[in-house]
Amino acid sequence: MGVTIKDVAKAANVSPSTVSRVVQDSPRISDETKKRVRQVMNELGYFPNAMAQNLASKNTGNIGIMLPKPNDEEFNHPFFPEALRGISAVLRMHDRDILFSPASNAVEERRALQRMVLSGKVDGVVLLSSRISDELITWLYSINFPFVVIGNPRPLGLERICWVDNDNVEIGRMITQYLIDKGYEDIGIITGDLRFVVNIDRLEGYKQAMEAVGKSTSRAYMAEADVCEDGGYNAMLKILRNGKPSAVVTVDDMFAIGAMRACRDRGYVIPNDIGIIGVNNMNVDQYITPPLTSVEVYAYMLGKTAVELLLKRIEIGSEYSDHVIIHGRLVERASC
Amino acid sequence: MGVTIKDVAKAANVSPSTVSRVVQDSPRISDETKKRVRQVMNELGYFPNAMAQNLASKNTGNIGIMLPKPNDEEFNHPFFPEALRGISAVLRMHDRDILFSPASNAVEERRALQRMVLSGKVDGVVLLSSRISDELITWLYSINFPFVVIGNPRPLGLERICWVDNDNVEIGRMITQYLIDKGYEDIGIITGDLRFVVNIDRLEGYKQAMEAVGKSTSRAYMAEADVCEDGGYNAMLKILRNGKPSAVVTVDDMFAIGAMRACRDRGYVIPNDIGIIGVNNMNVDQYITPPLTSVEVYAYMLGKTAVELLLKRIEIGSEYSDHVIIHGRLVERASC
DNA sequence: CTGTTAGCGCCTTCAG
DNA sequence: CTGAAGGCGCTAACAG
Repeated sequence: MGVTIKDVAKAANVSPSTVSRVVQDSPRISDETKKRVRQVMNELGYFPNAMAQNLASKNTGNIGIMLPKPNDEEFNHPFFPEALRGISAVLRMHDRDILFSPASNAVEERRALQRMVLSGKVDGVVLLSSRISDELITWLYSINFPFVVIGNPRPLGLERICWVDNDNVEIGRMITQYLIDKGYEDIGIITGDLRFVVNIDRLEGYKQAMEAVGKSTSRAYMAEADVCEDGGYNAMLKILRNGKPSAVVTVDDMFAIGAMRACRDRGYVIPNDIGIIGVNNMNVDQYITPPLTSVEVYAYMLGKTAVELLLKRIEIGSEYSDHVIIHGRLVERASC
Repeated sequence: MGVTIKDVAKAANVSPSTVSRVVQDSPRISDETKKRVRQVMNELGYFPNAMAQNLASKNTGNIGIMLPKPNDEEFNHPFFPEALRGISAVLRMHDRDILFSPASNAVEERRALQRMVLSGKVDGVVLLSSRISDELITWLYSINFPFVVIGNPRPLGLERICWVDNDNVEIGRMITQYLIDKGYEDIGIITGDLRFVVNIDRLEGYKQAMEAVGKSTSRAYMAEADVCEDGGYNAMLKILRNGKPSAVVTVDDMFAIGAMRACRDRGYVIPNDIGIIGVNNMNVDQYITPPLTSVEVYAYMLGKTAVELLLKRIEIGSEYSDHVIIHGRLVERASC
């Protein structure tokens, strides 16, 4: 069923090793024989067997990616396809494929990553999120396997790891400051799972901005939830049970959308009664009513930059490491 | 760096083949030695090398997937992540990984698929869209490689191919009929690239419904565009230049959203002046104003069912083929 | 139930 | 510039 290197060799009257060298475009083969061999390869419809190549040469041409909760609703967050686009754009230029292992919880996730790496299916890995003291990061680092994380690998050796992240503290500060500047007084916050660094950071930014102007950050106006519309809805209701903030910072547009619905259900008008601001600049933001003010985080760029670092790390080796910070940009609309 | 099957064999005082059999949990190995060998595997931290396994056994554990335009904005359509979730949910149960090859146009796409398949990186492929007389389908079919398509593989041997699809003619008919029943008179349509079967079918459904009640389907009220918000916007403007339909069928919610914006820009109120209906029941639909009436197509189910068929096809062989039709469900909201 | 013997298809020294 | 030989790590008959 498969035509092998031997068949080509025979048909071209050369040795298998010569064919192998032609495949790799080795400079030690004369252009003439290259041409001839290539000719034969086409005629026979030869395609090198990737598995054999990998077995012999020790690299797979695959980059593994770990999505958070690929089997969960959360996976539908537009951030991921957008980051994937960036990843895929650069991988395309390098003729590499993307491998990903379905998993539905932390345990499976760990097992999946382990299998990918230890069984030699990938040359490197990109992690699309980071938890605080992330187990996966720790492990990959400890075995010295090439990887890059989209997110901050804190508190692990920041200097020795490849990572790309938004300045999430800054983003948290920026959106809070924006509300303060607009004259909002009592500003609450809805944040995601605080085991994820991105949420920790944005919350921290919020606190910094509040403290800077001497505002208190009461727990009554603070809620934590899973990043989805319902999460935002329920979180907002919870806050409203404690009082009525004049504005609410949400660390994600999904939250914002849910929160807006909750406000509406309680009879509040946005932005008059309550101002809402989000992060991620989802496509939807412009179509909802009122259009949602948000922060562009450049997911495409994050993905693109991440693999660029990873590819370098793979090429250069473990002495290489670098990181890139991508700044968010506030997108003003009408929700606050 | 890697502990191999030989190391385990030596340490456990058995032959490599025994270890191999333990790995595969062969029934021909005594529970006792299995236990012992497993013990040793753990102690040594042994992990089978996937490439070597594949090379020897001829299967990779990978399923390839072909997304349309993974490097394009269109890739951000929520349909794909949702279908992917379904795919990944069942693959997870089978310990298989997903491989995907970045490509940004039809040529690269073909090359990518070819490489994937011919170089033996995958055991099967799922195509996430189908064009009329699809080149990829034709090719996969001709080499008898296991694959499944989400979409209708027309006009190729429907009976001998695995596929899963919505009844898109029915969906087209249903939404058009809905508008007719609501009393709309002049009904236009915005459709996507007519090389894709899904668009052909929905358009066909529209025509059928119109003809059934003796309505003409003037070309003036018909527009074709790329499936995205801007496409819908421009298509709507084009239609509006030819007159004012009382309602417009769009084959995708992205279109609908763009069309609504165009209407608003022209001073029309939805649904009073113009009714709009879409397909896909995107999450957004409920948050826009007015909420968009649409059709749930069950992307998750499409993905899930697709791989189920594919897995069977791989297991049973080329004599197996089957297809599943998944019916859409109208979701009434306020846009018409 | 377990071991032996050949490869799977390619890459990579080492010769020439 | 090209060929021969050995091996990557595992599986799969075939013996026993």
